[in-house]
Amino acid sequence: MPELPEVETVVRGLKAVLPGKRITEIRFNKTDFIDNPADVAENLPGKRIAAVRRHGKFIVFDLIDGASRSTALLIHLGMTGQLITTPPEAPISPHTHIFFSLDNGRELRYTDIRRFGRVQFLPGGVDGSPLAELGLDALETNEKEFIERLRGRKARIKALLLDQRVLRGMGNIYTDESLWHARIHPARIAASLRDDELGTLYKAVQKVLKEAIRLKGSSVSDYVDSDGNRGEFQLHHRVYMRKGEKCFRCRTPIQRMIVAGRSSYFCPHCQRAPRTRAKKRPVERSKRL
DNA sequence: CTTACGGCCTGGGTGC
DNA sequence: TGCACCCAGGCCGTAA
Repeated sequence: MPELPEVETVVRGLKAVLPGKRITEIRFNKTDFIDNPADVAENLPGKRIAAVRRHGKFIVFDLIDGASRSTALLIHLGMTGQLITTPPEAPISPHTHIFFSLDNGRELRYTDIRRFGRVQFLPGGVDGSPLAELGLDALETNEKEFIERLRGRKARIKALLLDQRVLRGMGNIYTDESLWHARIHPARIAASLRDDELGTLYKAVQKVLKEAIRLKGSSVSDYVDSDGNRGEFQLHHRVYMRKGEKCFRCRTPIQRMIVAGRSSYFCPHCQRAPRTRAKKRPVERSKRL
């Protein structure tokens, strides 16, 4: 599942080979995950890739044409999206849906089993695009901004970390891993966290994301980088998908519960549950008094 | 405005 | 062998 570290790894791989190359031809298989396929088909051929960069979990291709007009192509990998550069004669993996021919004789392919990914051509560049709605980059923000963004919020901390309008880049894996490192229960209300706890969380997020990038991401389902290689951070997960296994700190079995509509893994000993509001007293109970 | 939640998209894995 | 069902992340509509 591509989150910030996986997208960063893919982008680093693409940065090494794509800038300066021209897209000579584009071919599709299925197109239902593309915002406006005709737009993409019409506008991409002939464009030169000026830059490739990551914006949260989005990949941005900055494009220029002969008249130096700036446009962009936005790709979100969803859950199972892959962007791989390959020789055109290489065997085609199942579920490959976009083929970008490049002027150096190579091919860039988009493969996506579930097609939860999204592709969009931005004729006016990134202004006013979905990118404008996103919050602070989880990796580029500082501790002060991070704390201010979360302080006083009434939502559960996990929901806020996952909300791309608050913080961009975090997904289910890195949220759970960061909360475990910071010893914060996923269902805690953000407003109940002291500034020092938010500071600890900030440091945990940075540590987890940086280590995951160093190991080229987590290959839990079918994630691979732009050269088709798997990451290794899944071997370092402390809680994610470890229900029933022992906590690395205290040996307590890891639990799983749904928080913010997502499977959430945590250590019930290291990450204390928030005080639950007292249950409404049943009517029968008052009769007994 | 903020928050919570359910449903939808798709197809691989699982369990019977 | 087949098949029903669960689940993943983002997004959207609805309700409080």
